[in-house]
This record gives sequence, C-alpha cells and structure tokens, in this order.
Amino acid sequence: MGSSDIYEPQIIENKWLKIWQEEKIYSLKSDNYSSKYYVLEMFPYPSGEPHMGHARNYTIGDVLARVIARRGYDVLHPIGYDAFGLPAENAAIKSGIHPKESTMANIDKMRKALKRMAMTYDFEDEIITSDPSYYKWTQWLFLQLYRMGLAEKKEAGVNWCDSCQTVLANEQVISGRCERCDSIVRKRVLSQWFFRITDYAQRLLDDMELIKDGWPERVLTIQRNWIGRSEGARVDFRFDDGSDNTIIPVFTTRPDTLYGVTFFILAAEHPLVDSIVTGEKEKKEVARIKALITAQTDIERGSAEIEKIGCFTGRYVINPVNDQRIPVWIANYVLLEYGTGAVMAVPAHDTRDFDFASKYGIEIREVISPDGKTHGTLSEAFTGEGIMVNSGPFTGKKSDDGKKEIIKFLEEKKIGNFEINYKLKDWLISRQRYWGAPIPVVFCEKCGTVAVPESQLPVLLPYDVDFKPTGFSPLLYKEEFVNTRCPSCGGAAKRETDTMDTFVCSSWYFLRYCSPHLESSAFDREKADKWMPVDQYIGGIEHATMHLIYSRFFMKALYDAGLVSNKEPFTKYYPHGVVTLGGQKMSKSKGNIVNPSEIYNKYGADTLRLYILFIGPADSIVDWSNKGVEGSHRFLKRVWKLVTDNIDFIKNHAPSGLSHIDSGSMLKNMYSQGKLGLQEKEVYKKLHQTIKKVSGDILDRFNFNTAISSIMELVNMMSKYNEDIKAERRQAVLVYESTVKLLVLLSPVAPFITEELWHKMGANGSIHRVPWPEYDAEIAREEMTTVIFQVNGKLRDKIELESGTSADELEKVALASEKIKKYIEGFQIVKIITVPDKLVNIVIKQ
RNA sequence: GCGAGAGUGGCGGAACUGGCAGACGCGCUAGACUUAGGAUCUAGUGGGCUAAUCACCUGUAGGGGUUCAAAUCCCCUCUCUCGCACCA
Repeated sequence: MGSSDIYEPQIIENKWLKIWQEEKIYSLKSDNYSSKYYVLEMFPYPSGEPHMGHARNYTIGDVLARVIARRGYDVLHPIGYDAFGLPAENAAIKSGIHPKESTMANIDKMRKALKRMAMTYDFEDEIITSDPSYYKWTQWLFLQLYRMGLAEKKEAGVNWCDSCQTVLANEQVISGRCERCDSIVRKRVLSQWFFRITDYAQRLLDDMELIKDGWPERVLTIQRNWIGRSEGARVDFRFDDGSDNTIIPVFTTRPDTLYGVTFFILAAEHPLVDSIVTGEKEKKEVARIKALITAQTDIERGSAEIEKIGCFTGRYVINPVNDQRIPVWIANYVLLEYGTGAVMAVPAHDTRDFDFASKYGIEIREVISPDGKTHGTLSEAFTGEGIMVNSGPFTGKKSDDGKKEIIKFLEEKKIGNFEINYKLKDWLISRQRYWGAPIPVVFCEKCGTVAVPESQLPVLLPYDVDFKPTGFSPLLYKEEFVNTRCPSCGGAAKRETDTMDTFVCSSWYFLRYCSPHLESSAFDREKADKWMPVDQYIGGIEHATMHLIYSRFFMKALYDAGLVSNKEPFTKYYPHGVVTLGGQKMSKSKGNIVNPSEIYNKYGADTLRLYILFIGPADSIVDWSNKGVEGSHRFLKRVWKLVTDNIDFIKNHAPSGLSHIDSGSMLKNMYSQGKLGLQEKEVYKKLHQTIKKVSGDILDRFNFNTAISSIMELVNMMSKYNEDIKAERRQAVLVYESTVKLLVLLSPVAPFITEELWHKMGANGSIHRVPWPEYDAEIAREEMTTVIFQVNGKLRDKIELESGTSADELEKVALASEKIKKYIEGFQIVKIITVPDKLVNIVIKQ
C-alpha cells in the first residue's frame, strides 16, 4: 500500500487550497444567470482568530452557498470585518498597540483561518469598516439621514457606562447593565447625536408582514416587544388653583378608567417637580423622597419587586372628565423616559397603583366591574375589561366602547386625543471614543451645526491620539483635528469629536458588498437592486434588537431617500445556536475554549466542518465534544477507504471510458431491464434516496445533521456491498455511479477530501463545479415495504410486501399470518384498519 | 408574575402530515488482527424477564383524555430554556 492510500488531511488540504486559489474557484458570481441568491453571514468583529461560534456560523452559510451555486444560481457570498470598536481601543490603552495595527493584525488572523476552513468567499471583495474607503460612505449615509431630519443632536438623559467611558444606545443596555462589559449603567443628561428610529416604529412593525415567512417568530416577537407599541389616549391635566396654565399630559392605555383616578404621579426627575412644590413641609419631604428615588439604580427601579415609595407634593390637578381635585404625588415606579413621565393613577384597576394606594391610604374607586355591579372594597386591582360603573354619563358601557367614547369626548373638548406610544427610543449613535467613524459635522459660531460637504469626505480619523479615557472623545484633545474651517462661511470652527456607534457601520455593509470597490458612491444602485435583499441571513440571535433592528431601519430610511428599491434588507434570517464546552459558554476568561484552529490543525478542516454540522440541529445550543470530533474524523477515513478501494476496483473492472455522465443512464437502463441484483438495487435506491434527503435537509430545512447521517447510511451500505460481494461479481457501473454521487453530495461539507478523491478517480476539473445531483423519484421509490400487523394496536408481526399492495390483499395476508392467528383465534373481530404500505390493525373484542 | 418553546437510551440526537420509537454518531461490551492498541475491522448495545439472538412484558418528564393507533393531538402537574416584566 503506497502512502497515497492513507488519508492525510494536512497534505491534501494545503495542496487544494493552493490550487483553488490559483483557479479562483471561489468566485460564485457570474452575471450570466437569471436567478440570484445572496447568502450572508453576520460579519465578524476581528478579535483574533475565529472562535467556534464563527466556525459554526460560517460553515452553515458556506455549505448553503455552495449547494445553491451548484443548483445554477448566481450566488453572492461575501465576507468582511466589523473592524471599529471598543476592544481594540481598550487593548491600546493597556498595551499601547494602536487600534489600527491590532485590528489589521487580527483581520489577517481571521482571514487566514477562514481561508483555511475553505470558506467560499472572494477575499478580494472583502470590506473593512475601519478603512476610510468604507467609512467615507458611512459618513455619507449619516449626512443623508441628517438631511432627511433623521439625525439630530439633542439633550437627553442617556445611558453612561463608567467602565467604557462612553454613552450607550438603549439597545446596548441589558437589564441595566452594559452589553459589552456588564457594568451598571447610569443616567446622565448629555447632548448627543441620535437617529430618529422612533419615526419608523410603526413601519418596523408593519413591514414584519413582508418578512414573516423567512424570520423565526420568536425574533419578530423580540422586536415587537422592543418596539413596544401601545394604544391609548393622551389626557391633559391642569392644576386646580389656576395659578398657572401648565398642562401636564399623561398617556394611558385605559381612558375608560378616567373616573377612577384618585391620585396623580410625576416621575421624581420630572422637570416640574421642583417648581410646583410650594409648602415648606412638602419641599422637605419631596426633597428627601426624591433623593431616595434617584439613588436607586435603573435595575432597582425597573424591577417590580422593589417597594414603591413616594410622597404628596402639596398640589392638586383637576380630572378633566369630572373636575375632581386630584392630589399630585411623586413615586419611584413612574419613569421619566416612558410616555410623558406623568401618570394618572387608577388604583382600582392597576396593580401598581393599587399597591401604592394601599400603602399610603389613598382612595381606591371602582369604575370597571366584571359583572356590572359595584363591590365596595376591592382586595386586588381588577385589570380586565368589564362594565363601567361610577363613571358619570359613561356608566353601564362596556369598557371597550367606553374607551372610544371617552377619547371622542376628550377630542371634542380638546383636552386629549387618541395616541399611540412606543417603548422604542431614538437610537443614540455618538460615542466618546476614538476607534470609530468620526461624525461628519462641524460647529461654527456663526452658522451653528454644519454638515461636512460630501466633497470633503471622508473626515479622516487621525492616527496619533492619546487614548486615555477621560469621559470625552480622545479626538477632543487633538487640536489639528478639532480646529477647522466652517464649510459654510469659511470662519474658524470646531469639529464634532464623538465617533459613531459601530452599529452604524454594520447597518449598511450588506449594500456595500454589492459593489465593494466602488469609489464614486456608497453602492452601485443597479448592482444593489440586483442582489438585494439578502436572501438568507445567518447569525446570532443576540442581535435581535440591535443590529437586526438597526439594519431594518437603515434600509427603510434609504428607501425613503430613494437610494434603494427594497424596504427590508433580509428576506430570511436564520439564528444559529451557540457552541458551549461542558455546558458553559466558551470564554477566554474562563479558559474553556476550543479553537477551530486546534481542530483543523489536528484533523483537517473537513473534519471540523463535518463535525460542527453533525453535532446537532443548527439552531440549537450544542456542547462541544472531542470524542464527537473523532467520530467525524473516523467517518472521513471510512469514506477515504471506501472510495480508494472502489477506485482500484473500477480500474480493474469498469468498462473503459466510463464517465459519471453516462454511468447514470447506463445504470438506469440496467435497473429497468432488471439486470441489478437485490443488493445492487438496494444500493441504487439508497443513493437516490440520499440525494433527495440531503437536498431537502440542506435547502429546505437547514437540517445539516440529518443530511450528514443519511450520507453516513449510504457509506455504510456501500461498504457492506463491497464486503458482501466479491470484486469480480460487483456491478462496475453501480460502483462507479454511487462513488461519484457520494463524493458530490459530501463535497459542500468536506470540500478537500472529496476534491482529492474526485481527482484520484481521474476526473477533470474541480468537483466543486459539478452541478448538484437530481434524484430520480422512480428509483428512490421503495419496491418493497415493511407492513406491520397489529392486534389492538400492538405490533404482532411484520412482513415485506410489494409497495402498493391493495388494502384487500394486505388484510388477507395479515389474517393468514401464523403470529396474528395466535392472537385473534377465539375472539370476535370488531374491525380491521388498513393503511397501504404501512400497517394492518385488527381490532378484536376481548 | 405573564408569554413562547422544549423535556426521547449512559451521551449528542433521529422519527416529514398520528402508523415499526431510538436512524446516524459517541460511549460501552465481546471478538478478530496485532509485540502492543487510545489504530482498524466484526458483532452486540432502551429497560425487564430469559440458557437464548425464541417469545413475552415494558418504555418518549409525571398524571389523565381523544383515537383502531399518540414521542407526535387535547387537559392538568413538574422541570428546563428563551423572551417580556413597575411601559402607565
């Protein structure tokens, strides 16, 4: 046995990497096809070499892209790097290595690893968001939004992370903590840049209709919750003494409970609080409670468990529907950020108000009754719909109707109106950090805020800066950067020193991929129209309310600007599951990491790719197992042995000039002429069943794990055939055909070993150019079927019968079965259920 | 607390519209080859009963139901995962 008969993954993989690169087989694009398919995996943040989650994500996308391309589609399958971001800058503070250097070094590592794993990307088309040729267009897009009035600088209470020394978008705060470093986030009032994503809240909801068939429902639910639409009314309250005309609007989803308002609450931070409190005693108490409340973190205030506290302010407002005097309180459970920061409290019909009223002895007045009767003292809030009681002219109405009528009443009297409220906040995009795209704006004393003209883009990020975190952008201390001329009047002006949230960069990269090298604009409209939307997007679900919602917003804004033709960026989205080790999330700090490189260096990339798909369903959490890797490697060794054995056999036994193109039709002829033996027919049928199963599993169901098991079954059956039948009696055409098709089916998952064996078979050209096989339904159909016989639903016998045997015949055979007879003798047969090709169930009376 | 999804051998997981539960892989057991085996091959492998690979019983978190037939459909309970959670 020569050395060429041993499976040596390192040697063959390195060999093919080189050849493929020379022959550029990875360019899946061609403009000659009519049907396009855009496969995209979320691009990586270049943190070093890729981790197992990356390997999983990219392998899934790669296999899909390969199969689709070989079904004749024109496939766009690009890669790039989300290269701006905090980790590189934090590393720079620690180590002194410039973010640009570390980022580029990491990208090199990443690219090398992706290539080594045989990902079908055209690396010449990759994009790097931190490159001026890219962020020039990020800045340009910022300006488009600015012109549309969708970008604005405004004073607002924002989330501040002390550890990251920057503000965070709402989406980056996960239950009161920083998404990146887990520190507790605190509120600060700062002037910051925002994108008005709230203007698109309704469309982000409505357009879910366009993508609902391709997105998992749970992801849309997460977005729906995040947007948080609620319908109700705005109701204006005024102070009772006419001392001023200040209107305090509130938002309520239950205008039908307006008659049950017994107190009124302002958020402790509400700007009116300080000015309205007049009495000395109240001033003291309000100051004390306010201090207590503001000391509570957002996490505490956001939790329903924390005790409700508050106090009376000494002032009253008038309930506009019945002119009653309502005491004004402050309380910790009313949040400034939501609605108007003021609430009409209806303790009888709101659990929070009920708790508060009970604690402080405030009146609880029932106005909605489940049965239309009044109930005196309530033991808990009734929050359901019912019949209005104690509600003046509205008494007796159903709450649903009452809502509409009260809104109508408010609108007529101009003291309120129908309103929709959203939890979604505007997207805060400025960051007080260095390693990001500069916001292309200057401030001029004469002209105010001035957009940098397109011709002056990009606003280059200076290289030499001091990274010390001071709470302000490092750019602020870079005078050459800050001091500039006003583009409008030419006078002295100062540049904006904040940079953009990296999520801005990633909100449009899928468009840049359509024309990655274009210098004259962000993207070529025609190309974007050809490729967009992304047909299949693949990536982690943790971006449900960040990247995925921002990208949807961007696409809509660009659509409104007339820059793109689609409203949604991603037709289908598939969230893959994470890879754990010992049930724990892999993390550097815990030291429980298996890197893809360890695996491909030891077993080869084919083993890695195979195992990461075989490990479990692609959308579920899977636990890494080194034993499992070995199993996958063993399988490839078995394939190697089977195919090399068959190559030897074919050399000695096959008719000369046999090619895989005619082996198929030759075999079909032999099959129809009855020239195949029993076991040969079985192998032949299994082959076509496998083609069917693998195609469906990959393309329709994303079931890579079962696609691989079915290939394993085929290999097992082919090996068994070789074992059972002596070489001289084997059917050469069958051996040839099944070996060829086996390699083709396996090639997207294990591109190296299949290419090597393909060439060992004497083929010309790459296996990765061979069209995806079609199955023949006639051959895939089983001739014989196992029919089970049951008595009272219990399995008692089974028999092989020709497929399609009639129900009558089945019944006859079943009743003739010795085993069945044993069970039914002496009993009365009640009925017999027959399902052709499946079973006969004889029901007897016992 | 509310909502959604899930629970199948020792393990990862199959079972498409109700119709042979446990495909495929790991692990384990026995055997073959071998100086050796953590290589490779063969056979076996849900549990119980059994001399047996015959036969039988039992079995998909637990309990009930629908059905000729339930891992699959319905109800209740338990457990886990995810989402939401003073959102007025």
